[in-house]
Formats: sequence, structure tokens, C-alpha cells
Amino acid sequence: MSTTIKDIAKIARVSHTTVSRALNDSPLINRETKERIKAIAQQLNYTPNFNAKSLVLDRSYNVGLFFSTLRSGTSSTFFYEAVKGVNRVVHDRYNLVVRGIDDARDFQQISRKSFDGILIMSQSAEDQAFIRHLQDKEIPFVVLNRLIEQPGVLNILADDESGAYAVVEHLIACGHRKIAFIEGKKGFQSSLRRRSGYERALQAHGLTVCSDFCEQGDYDIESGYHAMKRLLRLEVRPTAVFCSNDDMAVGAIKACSEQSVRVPEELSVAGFDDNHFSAYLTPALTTVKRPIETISSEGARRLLEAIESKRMEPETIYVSTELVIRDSVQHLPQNVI
Amino acid sequence: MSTTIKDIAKIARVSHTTVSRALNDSPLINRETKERIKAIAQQLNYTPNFNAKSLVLDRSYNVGLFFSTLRSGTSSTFFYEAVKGVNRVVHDRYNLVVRGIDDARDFQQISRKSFDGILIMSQSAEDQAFIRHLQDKEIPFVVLNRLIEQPGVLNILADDESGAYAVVEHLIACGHRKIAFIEGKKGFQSSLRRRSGYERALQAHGLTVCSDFCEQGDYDIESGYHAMKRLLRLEVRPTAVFCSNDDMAVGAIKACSEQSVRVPEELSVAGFDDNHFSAYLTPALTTVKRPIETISSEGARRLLEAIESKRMEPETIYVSTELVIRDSVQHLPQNVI
DNA sequence: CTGTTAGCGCCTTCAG
DNA sequence: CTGAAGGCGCTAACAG
Repeated sequence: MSTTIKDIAKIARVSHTTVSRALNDSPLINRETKERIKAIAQQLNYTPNFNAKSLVLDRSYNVGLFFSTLRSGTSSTFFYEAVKGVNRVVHDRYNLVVRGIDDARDFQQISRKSFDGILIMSQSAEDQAFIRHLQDKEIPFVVLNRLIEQPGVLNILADDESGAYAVVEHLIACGHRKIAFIEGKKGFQSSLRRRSGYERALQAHGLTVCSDFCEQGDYDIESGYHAMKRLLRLEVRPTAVFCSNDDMAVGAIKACSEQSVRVPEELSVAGFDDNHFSAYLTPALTTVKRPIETISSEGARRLLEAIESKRMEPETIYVSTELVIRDSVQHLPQNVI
Repeated sequence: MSTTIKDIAKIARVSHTTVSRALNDSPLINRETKERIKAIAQQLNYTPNFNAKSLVLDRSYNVGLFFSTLRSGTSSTFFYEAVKGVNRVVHDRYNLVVRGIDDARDFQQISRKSFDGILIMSQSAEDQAFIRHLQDKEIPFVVLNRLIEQPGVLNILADDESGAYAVVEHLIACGHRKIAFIEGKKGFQSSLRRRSGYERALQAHGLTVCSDFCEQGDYDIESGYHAMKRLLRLEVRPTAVFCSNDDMAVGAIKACSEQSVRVPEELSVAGFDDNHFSAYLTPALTTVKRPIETISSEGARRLLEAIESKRMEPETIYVSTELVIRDSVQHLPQNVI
């Protein structure tokens, strides 16, 4: 059996309450006895039983990081950055529990008792039921990555739309007029926002959105590959393609190279996210940097604040994206325009 | 206040003991009262307090997945696959808590009470202190990915060495004799094993290991890039390079393309891991498939088994790797040999 | 400053 | 089959 405060109490010849106070640095205790007790605890290799603490303090020391899904549509870079960002903040103070919302058989399990707070890395509106559950249970939470319409929630996300707008505008500035689009996963809000950035940019420059040029993808490499293959079969081909994430851009470029379509000489390709590897592709990918790690750690920071102060400041925070110009987009030669 | 078994007891006009039995499907209870109680619980939206359960049952419902580090040397693909693999098994039954060993300020915190079991995704011998701690505390654990010399531990890993041997042999079979090597992160055991596979393959075919051809990397893309740049400055260049992981191969290929060295025509490049994106690079990467997800889920499965049966079968299990031949390695033309 | 007492929510003897 | 009593390890009043 592991040692408890009572064991320590016996040896120190005090009550277990005193031990508790000593170990928790209570002000209601004599410095000397405190140090004496701490020494004994150390020597006995004492570890507090967090379950007991949890029970009485009504805190679980668990912080959840829930993704819409852990199966598909979540790129590994995205996932890794998110966990890293949260972990940096949460650290030793809490257990970081990672899970996919779609494999929680029963939300009932997750309660105020089991999580002190939760970060939702939300991708789609399907998470709504889960969010409602957290509200019902009054579990402190913050929603990352997806805009939540309802008021009263702390919401941190990248400005997907203006990021997309910026790349597409860049494409246009490079002389492109036939610009295709490969969309993200159906139902994911980021897909919609990026699409709308694409469309708005075209329209702002007097270009029309052509449905032939819009292909559905799902954020996976494969889907970018297949979407691009379809685009390459078109009678009139686009001169540039905006892919809704870097993974799909990788697939798209692959499809090009298989058909000996040179990127960027014959076809420009842009992505979104600025994955770690994107600078190292050939050609290096022009893309939009989306600071997932920043979003995550900022979300974590605020969540912990809320947990500790017991109140949450609802707010919607946009973290800005940034156009990263590299080599996969080229100026159209004059004569082609 | 959330509802407890006592609340249910009052309404059902039974003792809380009976409620407990009903909710836990104890055999010592009448079917009808059981169903009646369950209905009431349902209706009251009852959620068990896991902290209380934990306290009395001496189980935390936490399973840890600890990486040597969450900072560098852990590729995002590797990380994602590992978490996915474990999550698939652990699921709802336990909380999956993810952490880096190097940011556990104090191992004391992690005890039998706080974790029912732990998976160590171990990269380097520096984890040894942590492993010893788990043994001291008698926490069930399994070590993934790195060979543990001491007996008595359940150890699941890929056969890095024979995987490396296989690619290098493939390089040799393609006529290459000047084969360079980019090593993984210093101190990581996988680095050493892959190196030794490389060296053994050369020796087995009468080739000598040349230190000029061995560059240190650290598993990051950048390091592959810089290592390759150094190799390209050599008087006599290699005709093939084996990179200790796919990420570094990406960097290496980038360095080549920057210097207009064509891969694979002028230089063959092979990787290790078979990352998700490797098939979609141009050229598609020849590499070695290392089944991280399988290792992880198998590890998780066995860990849960051990937790539930309260005994661990120590064993060392090698999961085999597999050579994946794609386009980044080419036969040397006869006249060049 | 310290000790006594009570109780967090649950499970487990032990009697009936 | 059901209930009463006790306790898991810890913190929080409340007295002294």
C-alpha cells in the first residue's frame, strides 16, 4: 500500500489535517512543523492520491482536447501542432486527454467531474451536439478553429476566408484568370470559408466562378490527386489551382507530374496551411500560413485561466493568416494572357 | 449539484447499496428492481462520479501515451499514427492522456493511482529513468518502438535494422556501390539500428563503409536538406543515398533539386517509414514501411489486457517492416558502373 | 497554530 | 435478494 497522509501523521506525531496543511502550503501552519512534515513525506516517498483530492475538491485535473474526428480529414501536421500547442501550456498541471468526438459512444460519460475543461478543435457543425452537451453540463470549454454562431462562447480561429482571398488574389495578380479550386472536406466549416474566400476574390476582380473549375476534395492527399486528375481532363484547363490545404496540393502536384504537366510552368498550384514540409517540396509550395499551434496554445491558456478564475470571457478571436509566396505559382507569360 | 446514487435511492425507495448494485449489473439483485432503478437513473440523467469510483476501486481510468519528446525528432506522421493506433483500442474505456517524458517536471506525480497503465513510445535511452520509475511504482507499462535490454518488459517494435538492410540491399541490387547514409537523431536507438542495417548490408556485399558518406541528421526535414547539401559538395559523389526517415528524404530531394541534380536519374534516394505522403512525392519515394499504427494498437491491446487480468506477459515482439519500391531509386546504367 | 469531526460518492463486507 | 455500517484518502469547517 502506498503511503498516505495518515502514515506521515503518525510518524510526525501530528494529526493528518496538519499534514494536509503542510503539504499544501497552507498559511495556517508553523514553518518548522511544515518543514519537518515535508521532510518526512519526502523520505517516505509520498505521492498524493489525486483521486481522493479530486473527490473532495471536485476537480479532475483532466483537460480534454477533442477533435471532430481522429480518423480522416485531420491531417497529421494539423493534429501534431494542435497537441503540441496545448501541451506546452497544460504541461504538468493537468492531464491532457486527447479524443475524437465521433468515437465518444456516449457523451454522458463526459461530465464536469471528469474534465475541468475542454478544448474543442472543431471542424464541422456535427460537433454542435457535443458543444451543447458541454453547455448543459456547464463544463468550461473553448472552441478552436471553427466559428460558432451562438454567443457566449470563447472561440479562437484562423481567418480562413481572408487567407483564401489573399492567395487567390495573388494568383490573379500573377495574371491567372482560369483559376480552379479544390474544396476541403464536405461539411467542414473551413472548407466553406475557404471556398467563399476563393469566390469573393474572383468576383472582386470581375471573374466568374465556374462550376467546372470547382472540385470536391476531403483534405486528404488522395482526394487532391483525384480532383486534379479530373481538372486535367477538362477541355479548357485552368492555368492555376487553389487547393484547400497543402496535403491536397501534394496530391494535385503528383497528378500533374504523372501527366507531365509541369508545375508551375504550365500550371500554378497554391495550398493552404503551410505544413512543415511545404517549403521543401519541389516546387516549394505557395500557401497560406495558418498558425494552429498558436491558436491551440492560446486556447489552452485561456481555458486554464477560466478554470482557475471560474469565469469565462466569451469572445471571438481571429488569428490572422499569412500569405507565403514560394515557387509553385508563376506569372503567366504575357502572350498567354 | 449532480445526482448521486443516494438521490436515486431515495426515489426508488431502496438503499444506495442496491442502486450501486443495479447500476453495476451485480448478480445479487432482482431483475425487476434493477430495471426500475436503471430507468430512474436514466431519467435523472445520472452520471457516475468517476473520482469516487476511482478512489474506492483504486483505478484511475487513465492510460498514458508518453513520447520521449513532443518537441523535435518526433515527426508529425509518427505522432499521429501512434495516437490513432492507441485511441482505436482505448476508446471510451479509458482516458488517453498524451505527454512528453521530457516535460514531466517530476515523475513522482505519476503513480499507480494516476495511471492504470502507460505506453511508452520510446526513442532514446534517456527514457530509461522514466521506465525505472514505472517499475518502482509497479505501474503496468509497455515499451514501444525501442528495444529494451532488461528482461521482464513487454516490448513491441519494428525491426529497424533488417528494414534498413533491405533497402540498402535493394540499392546495391540496382547497381549502386557509392551509397551514402543520412543518420537519424543522435541518441535515438532507431538511428543506431538503421545505421547498423546500412553498414551490415554494405559489408555483406563487399563494400566498405566510408565515413565521408555518413552524415548526421536529426529526423527533421531541415537536417536531411543540409546533410544532402554536404554530400553534394563531395569530390566523389554518391550515386545513392539512404535517408533514415522519409522526412529527411524530402529535405534531401529538395537539396538535389536546388542544385539541379535529378532524382533518380543522377542520384537515387531512399527513405524509411513510408509516411502517408511518400507515395505522392515526385519522384514517389522508395522506402521501408514501418507500421507504427499497428505497433501502437497492439501495444494498447496488450496493455489493457494486462490491466484487466492484472498480469503482464513480458515478451519482445518484432513487427516486420516492408520494402516499398517506388520511383526514387533507379538502376545505374551499365556504363556508369 | 493544531486537532476533532464530518463528509465528498462510491463499493464492499457482513447481517439479515 | 436487500440493507446497515464502514472506509477509500483527502480537505474543510469548527473548536480550542
